Amino acid sequence: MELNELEKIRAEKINAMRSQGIEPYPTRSEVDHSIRQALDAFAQFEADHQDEPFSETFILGGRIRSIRSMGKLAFAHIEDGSGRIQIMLRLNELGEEALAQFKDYFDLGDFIQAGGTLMRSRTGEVTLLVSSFKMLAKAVSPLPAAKDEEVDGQIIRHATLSDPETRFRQRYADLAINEEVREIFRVRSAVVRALQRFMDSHGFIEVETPILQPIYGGAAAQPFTTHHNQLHQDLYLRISFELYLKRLLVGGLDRVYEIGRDFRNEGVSFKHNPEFTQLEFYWAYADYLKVMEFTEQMVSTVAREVLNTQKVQFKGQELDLTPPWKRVELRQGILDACGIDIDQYPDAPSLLKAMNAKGLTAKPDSTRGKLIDALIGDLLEPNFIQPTFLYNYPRDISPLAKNVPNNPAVVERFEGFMGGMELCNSFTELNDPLEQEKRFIEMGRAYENDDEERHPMDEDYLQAMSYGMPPNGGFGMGIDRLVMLLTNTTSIREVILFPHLREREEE
RNA sequence: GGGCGCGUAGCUCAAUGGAAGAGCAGUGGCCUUUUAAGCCAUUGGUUGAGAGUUCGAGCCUCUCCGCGCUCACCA
Repeated sequence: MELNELEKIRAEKINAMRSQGIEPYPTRSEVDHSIRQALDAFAQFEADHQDEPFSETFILGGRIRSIRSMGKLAFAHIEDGSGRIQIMLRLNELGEEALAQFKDYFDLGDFIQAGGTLMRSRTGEVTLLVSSFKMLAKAVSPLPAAKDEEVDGQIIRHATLSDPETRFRQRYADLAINEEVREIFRVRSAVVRALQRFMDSHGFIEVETPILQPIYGGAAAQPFTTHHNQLHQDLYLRISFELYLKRLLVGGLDRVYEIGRDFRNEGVSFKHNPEFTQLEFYWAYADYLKVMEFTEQMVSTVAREVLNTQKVQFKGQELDLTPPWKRVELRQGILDACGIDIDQYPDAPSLLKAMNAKGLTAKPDSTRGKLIDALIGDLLEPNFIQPTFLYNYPRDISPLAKNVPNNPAVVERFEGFMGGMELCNSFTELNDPLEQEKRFIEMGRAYENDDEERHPMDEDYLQAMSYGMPPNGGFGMGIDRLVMLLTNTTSIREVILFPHLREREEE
């Protein structure tokens, strides 16, 4: 470990401490209360016994976040996972040697244990009057923290650590410094718990299906590939859970869900990370209309339980998650947005011509479904700010979904949008094995010359369906995006603890 | 992958092609109720890496690395 100048100074302090018989990394601590507990106890005492001194003693532990040191007195703030408190070290209580030790050896970022009683300082802040303290863990590297600056009488507040590269590469430092970042991940954890509670309370069981898969499927995405050495077998990291979860319906598990990681070998953006967390569920005897209602209940319930409100701020706008959400039929939505009635253009060339006439462009050789998908992405998605369900999708981009009755070109599928982002995707699942096989073959033919879009046929999935699959509604939702919406963050990297970054080149 | 922008002290940022700076952090002093503590002094730089143009490059040119935005991609 190469030490810079600041680190060398701290390393020397470690040596100095050891030479005085002080262990900078002791094995045990005697911390007996969290900071929150101490603050609560003091507040309770004050409410009951006004103006009496509080004699109970507390031993608190935490990271030193600020130091204000005077000649015979020093203040500091320490912070643990529960909160922050000011401590006061005074010559009267500690004696010269101990106070000098604090001043000589303790820096910002060190973990300290401090014991004493609680009081209010002259300015009224609840303060631990320290009678004893010890180092719990010396920080060698200073946290990359900055303070604010005063220029021409104007206070300029710098973010403590704002460089995104440093924040994400050294997330531990980002978390240690920025309380609001810790809060995002508390919310994230609470969101996952609330989703599980919601699913459990509706009779679903949580299951785990393979991440390493011999055949990938259930979505249109490029997979990561890997290899099992002993078995001489190529494997893929899953791009969705769908095909395995529906096998479970065949097996008699009527309501299943999984929360876990998907891996897609594709572009990275503010809303795409190569690995991301998804909730998928499959619900026997339900269809996409039931799932639609279930979805708005689920998301609004989660928001209420986690944030105590169903109205969230996102990118300067208020999103109202209260059911029912707006419903837009896909054909009508596109007609309203650009005047094109997709039903009048049954094939790709005619639709493309109509789009070109409106000044809309698309990749050449797109299928009809791809063109419609492009229309959704360009014209509809950015404008779906309030929660909106878009429903009834073209069949050729939805090979696993069931037709709308008496309409072979359209399937029972919806996507949920809000804040201008796609949040979830759902359909009445196709459960006719012969039809499913036809669709796979169609897909294979449509993308015969397109390696990126061609997907392998999953014979075992067809075998499962052949035993009989109950009619069901399926659902998938990006948890990362949901957390973005609930925490008002604009990049998926903000809600993933260790987002993917390019590997740093060694010199 | 394409386009645009950025990379200077531990952190946040300055610096017409002409002597690399500030605030905070650090270090040494003074200071027993501070909280963005204060006052005095002071250390700290391969300006992302490499090459080129120039009498002279943080600044101009090229290559590379990384980050951001954006486009493409993403049933």
